[in-house]
Formats: sequence, C-alpha cells, structure tokens
Amino acid sequence: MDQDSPSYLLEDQYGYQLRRAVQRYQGIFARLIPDLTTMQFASLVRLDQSGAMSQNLLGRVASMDAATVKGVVMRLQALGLVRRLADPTDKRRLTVEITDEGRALVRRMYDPAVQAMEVALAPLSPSERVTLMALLSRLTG
Amino acid sequence: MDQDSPSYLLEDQYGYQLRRAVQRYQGIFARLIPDLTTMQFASLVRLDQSGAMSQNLLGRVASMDAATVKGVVMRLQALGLVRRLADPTDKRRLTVEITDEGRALVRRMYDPAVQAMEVALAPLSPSERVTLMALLSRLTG
DNA sequence: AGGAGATTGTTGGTGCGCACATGAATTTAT
DNA sequence: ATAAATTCATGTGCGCACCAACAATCTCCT
Repeated sequence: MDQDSPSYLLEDQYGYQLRRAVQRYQGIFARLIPDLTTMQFASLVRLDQSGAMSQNLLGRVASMDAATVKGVVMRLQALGLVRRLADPTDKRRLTVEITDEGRALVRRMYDPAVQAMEVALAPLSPSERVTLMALLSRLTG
Repeated sequence: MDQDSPSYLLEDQYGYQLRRAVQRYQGIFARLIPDLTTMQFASLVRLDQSGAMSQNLLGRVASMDAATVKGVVMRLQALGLVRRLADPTDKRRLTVEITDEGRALVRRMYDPAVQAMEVALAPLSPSERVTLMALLSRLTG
C-alpha cells in the first residue's frame, strides 16, 4: 500500500501549511482573548476605526461573506457590542454601529491582539517576520 | 468616531493576512478540485501514502481534531472513498482504509492539487515561494 | 490481579465560511 | 418612465474546527 517516496508530499503543500498556521494562530488568540473570536474582533476594529457602516460593507472590509457577516453581527449584538439600525436613505441597508461597551472592549483588546501576533511569530526573527508579512500581503493584495 | 491614524492596523496583523490567504487558497482549490474539500483530499493523501490507520491517528497526521475527523471520514465513506473497519486487537479503534475508488481519485488529483498551489503562489517569484514555505514550516513546526 | 490513568471514539454545542436561492429596494440604461 | 441589472439582507444547507463531557477499552504500575 505504501510508497517508498511519494512524489506528492502534504508537508510541502502551501495549503496544508497555511491551514496549520491558522490553526495555531487561532489557538493563541483564543487563549489570550477568550471573550472574542478573531472575526468578532476584526469586525469591532473596523467599526471602531471607521465608524458605523452597512452590514454588507462591514463584510467586505473585514473579508467576510454576506452570510457569514450576518452571524457575526448577530452574535455581537447579542453580546451588546454592536447595534443594528435601519438606514433612512436606503431601505435595504442595515447600519451596524459599535456600542460604547463594544468600543471599550475592543480598545482593551488591541494590546492583547498584538501580543497574540508576537507569540505566533515568536519562532521567527524580526526580519523574517517582516518578510513573511510582506509575502502574505502580496498574496492577498 | 474615526481616528486619523489608528495605531492598530488590521492589515498589519498576521492573523488577518493569514485568514485572507487561506480564503483565497480554498477558493482556488475548490475551483480546480470541485469533488473534494481540502481536508478530504489531505485525508485521502495520508491513507494512500501511509496505508490504513486508526481514525484518531489519521486526525493527527492530517491536523484534524478528533471531532472533525469523524465528520470528514463519514463523508468520505458516504462517497465510497474510504471504509471503516473494526480493529481486532483493540476494540476502541476504528481502522480507516482507502478504497480502490478513493485511491484512483486521489491519484488523479495530485496534479491539480499542485496546480492549485502554483496558482495561489503565482504572485510570488520562485525564490519568494521557497522563502514563504520555509517560514510557514518554521511556524508550524 | 487490580486499580489509576491514558487513549479512542462519540455526541452536543457554538462559530465561521461559502454556495445557492429569494425578495425587496435601488440604480442604470433604454 | 419603464424594464433590466445590480445591490442588500436573509435563509438554507453543507462542511470544517474546536471545546467539553462521556463511555468503552486498554496500559501500566504497584
């Protein structure tokens, strides 16, 4: 059944290594910031820094599908961290706004979030980290 | 509400870029290999190259949680690509074995899987790709 | 031998993530 | 101004991902 040296090696696959890196990062983030998921945090960051916006736009700026963003926003609303308001100028739109509680929470979490990144990137030297981030940015351009 | 230049930039965050890279890769993979998910493919690769193994071990070598691997294996079984057999020496264990059909399918998909990686890494030069893979490997140890 | 502790697999619950379909509202193009 | 195309939000269905709890089984240690 086995092959002596398979020409296709899972370990050499970009997708496989990417997935493992994400798993590791998410674990670190969850340990440092148990109250929010990475997506909830990213959404709050956008709403804190760019102000209220439509649910759809929030999805785009936080890299979430329209169906996904709905779930994230609903859970954030249940936590009292965002509000959902009707848009008077466009009846299709649903404006999402961060609450004071949400703003206070996300701002307390900026430092831990940076720390999560540092822990995740700890195996790399500073210059390697810069290289990695630059390469990833090129890929997600 | 807005800040002129927030000190915390989502785009500079490792986790955010990683997630975007995974999203992009999964999309490319799904387009090139519509019949299998990345996890189903990874599981079949392991079973093809290392032979039958317990469900639990399969999860470990393919980087899946025990609860996750069950779902993946059940769906592969429903597709007729793997079999689940009782282990005579250990009544807890459930041996997972690839079927002939599964083997034939995964071997047809090695090339498309390599192509998915190449498409995903197309924005980088060959040496940059090597660098990225080396850095990711260091992170996932 | 026998009991503590570990391993294997399962279940239930929560949270992304995407494809597809739908309906309402808005924009555009004729 | 009306029809066509687009946008926004929602719903459903499927698939991963992880946690916590659990029962059955196995190992190891005294």
